[in-house]
Amino acid sequence: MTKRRKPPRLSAGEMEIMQMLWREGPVTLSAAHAGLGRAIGYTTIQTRLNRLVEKKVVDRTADRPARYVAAVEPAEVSARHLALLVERVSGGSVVPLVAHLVRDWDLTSEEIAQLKKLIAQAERNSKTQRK
Amino acid sequence: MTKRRKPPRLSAGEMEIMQMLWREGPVTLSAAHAGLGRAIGYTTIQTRLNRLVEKKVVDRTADRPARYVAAVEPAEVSARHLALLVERVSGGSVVPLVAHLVRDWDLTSEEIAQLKKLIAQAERNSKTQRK
DNA sequence: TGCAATTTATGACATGGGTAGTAAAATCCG
DNA sequence: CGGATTTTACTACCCATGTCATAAATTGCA
Repeated sequence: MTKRRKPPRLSAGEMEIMQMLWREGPVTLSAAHAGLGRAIGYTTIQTRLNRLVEKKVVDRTADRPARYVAAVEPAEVSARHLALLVERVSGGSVVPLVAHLVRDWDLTSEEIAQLKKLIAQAERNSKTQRK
Repeated sequence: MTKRRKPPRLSAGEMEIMQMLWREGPVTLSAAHAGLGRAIGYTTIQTRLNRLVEKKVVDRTADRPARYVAAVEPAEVSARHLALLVERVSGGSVVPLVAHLVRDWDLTSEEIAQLKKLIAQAERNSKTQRK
């Protein structure tokens, strides 16, 4: 398992790009521009992608129309953002955050069922392989 | 119920200030400086507080050593951040986010119990006052 | 081959936020 | 009262990010 240094915090705009990359896979600049799906300058995308490359969260292939490809997993970035948020919103504690989530979002009964399953799962895990 | 326009997105550094204000209550500038609990310039705090005031998320009293006080609730700001995050991390869906949370954090059994309670609560609510 | 289209490299400018210095104004106190 | 201290206003600078234009390099194709 190659150890990967944690990706830096990404801004909202950077996430916009990353999400496009995760969705579209390796894309050329023009594909990226099109894939963004909104009015934005071609060179704007270029600049943003290049900056992401500098940050090592995106790779650029060497072949001719160069292709940009995400170099970090969505999960890694999410985890990072989550950690930040948990810290910020509830001082490091998960429960209040989830409380917010279940309170403020109208969850469907399927979602609630899924959540129950998640919790049950976590419960089982904590029992078996107690940390 | 006074309608309050939603607070703007606050940066990490701004949250640092807000959390201090929520924790300490109305504070003078010097109290704020002390309350931050880390080495930082006095006028830096001043500038940051003033910018927060401009953004209407902090109020400043008119009396002589002016007191700064949070003008928005933690919950409002959290909700905003959460909405952003839910959007970014899981495309608007809550469940994957909670999945991350319970998977990546080592929850204590009390926490798990609390989560169960939360979910049960949400379940009851969805049953009674169905949206 | 040679021109047009595409791709890439640079440069530029604005805004927001973090940091802080300087100086003016107000207040405190001997 | 008048100097010392505190508070406040104002200014400045830097970096990250979002935006894009211009121009150079490369490629495709007639």
